[in-house]
Amino acid sequence: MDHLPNMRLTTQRQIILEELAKVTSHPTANEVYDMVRKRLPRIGLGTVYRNLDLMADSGVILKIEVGGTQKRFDATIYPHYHIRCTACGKVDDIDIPVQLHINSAAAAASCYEILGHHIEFSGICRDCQQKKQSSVN
Amino acid sequence: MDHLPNMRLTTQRQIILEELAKVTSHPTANEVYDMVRKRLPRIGLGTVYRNLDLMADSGVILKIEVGGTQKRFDATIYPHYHIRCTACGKVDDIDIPVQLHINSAAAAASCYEILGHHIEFSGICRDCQQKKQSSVN
DNA sequence: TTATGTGCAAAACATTTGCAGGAGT
DNA sequence: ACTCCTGCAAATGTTTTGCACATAA
Repeated sequence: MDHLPNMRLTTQRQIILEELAKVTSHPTANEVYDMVRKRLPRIGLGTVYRNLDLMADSGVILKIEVGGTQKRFDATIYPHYHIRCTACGKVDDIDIPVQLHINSAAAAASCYEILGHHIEFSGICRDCQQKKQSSVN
Repeated sequence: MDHLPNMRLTTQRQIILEELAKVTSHPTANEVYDMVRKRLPRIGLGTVYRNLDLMADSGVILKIEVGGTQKRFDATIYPHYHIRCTACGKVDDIDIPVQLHINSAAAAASCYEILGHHIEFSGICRDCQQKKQSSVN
């Protein structure tokens, strides 16, 4: 999962990581691009993709593949789950104590060598609940 | 989740559903297209996409959004989880009795109105384990 | 008959890649 | 110097869409 060998410390890399660490949202590559571009106007989208993938491979950040069409990235790497608003597409962190037992349960129920799991909840976020509420009235 | 109003019973729809129900794999739209095309050579890929989406919206089939670049479809609609081989990309069903409690845990831990959840395990399938094994020897 | 659905091709997106020049070490 | 990295643009892969014709109801 991690091997940060000959990986140079470039300005682009630093700023991408800094900008990602600033937010608690789970931006898409394109959103990271927009954030970074304010400080590095000439950066290319390809560079953003390349570096996000590299950092995810090295375990420095998390690449989360949830519902929706785009991948999302997360500077928080301790184990946690996500919840996604089906109305606005927003992805939030969620801390719930499920964990652990379920990998061995999966190993018992399959012929797979289990590497990990990811839980994605879906629901309606508070903002969208309120919007629904007020549009009814 | 379901409203099958003026939804016509076309040959294309029937055959797409039949072919999807035949397999326990979780084919991508393109794989369904290939399967269906053997019986309906002139069907368009757009039709396959349109109908898979329609059927998923009506709750007749399941659209599963797991890791990887393509969406996958599943004619099995009772609640169950999936496991994905990180080596070959295959997605299998997996039946484990986690379920239920975790939605209320998520509701307690968030401001969301919880609609559901999906668990995706990742691992190495038996075939790929054996390939690894024999390439080492 | 008429609203819905289909085939086809083009468009829209998200992501990856080739390459010539640029920058860390 | 010598790689590795970047910006740019083009290519790729997946999904969606517009439109004229076809078809289930």
